Amino acid sequence: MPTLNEDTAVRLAEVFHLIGDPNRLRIVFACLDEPVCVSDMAARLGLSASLVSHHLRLLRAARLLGSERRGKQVFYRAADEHIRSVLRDMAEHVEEPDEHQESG
Amino acid sequence: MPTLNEDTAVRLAEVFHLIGDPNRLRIVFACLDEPVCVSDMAARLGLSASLVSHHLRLLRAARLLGSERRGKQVFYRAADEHIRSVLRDMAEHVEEPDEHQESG
DNA sequence: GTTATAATTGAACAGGTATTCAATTATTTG
DNA sequence: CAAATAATTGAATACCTGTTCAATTATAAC
Repeated sequence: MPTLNEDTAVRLAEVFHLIGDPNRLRIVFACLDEPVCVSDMAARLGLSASLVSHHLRLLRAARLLGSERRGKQVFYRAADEHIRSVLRDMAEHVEEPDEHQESG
Repeated sequence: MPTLNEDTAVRLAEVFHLIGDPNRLRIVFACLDEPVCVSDMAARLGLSASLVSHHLRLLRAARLLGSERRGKQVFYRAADEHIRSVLRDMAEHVEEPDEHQESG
């Protein structure tokens, strides 16, 4: 696994960059288990619909989220299982105390 | 898993933000399985030692990497198994074709 | 001590980006 | 049709950040 060609690195980094913003990360979390419409998301997270929409556009473009219109509303949800897995693992990393380290 | 309190989101996002840069991602990959010193990393990745060092400082501060000095050189390596797991999962996501999606 | 190699640090700059606000499009309802 | 709600879009802005270059520190060799 050690070597990573340059444009794979770029594509991978794009995905991490997207969930590297607190609001976008919360958006992904919000629709991880069930589809949620934009206005509900905005209300839940305390963000404007405009801001949420801007972020959703990026997340959808990267295929992290999928969308479906139902009447006036558009529902978004996390696209696949990898996202869930990644978030779970990284959450553990953040919560864990220091280990495996010679120095900080 | 759906709800995510605000400062957990911030801390999680910080980690993703770090590996959301192509060069930093390649740096983490480079020392994923074995400790690597700064100059070797720089040579492998075609980056200046200064740039690599700047990035290493951030990665170390976030406890993503650990460091150990051996004589003139300083060796870095990935801090724990979560990182490996996350990178593996996301690599699969990037390589996979569309699925689970009503629309792009 | 001096010289050489490795790594870190700080300042400065260029490009990117998250957010806001106003305007616009889409869809439903009367 | 008009009115109302949901969502998107574009422009403007303020902030952040990746990179470079020069200077500095740390360790080893002579």
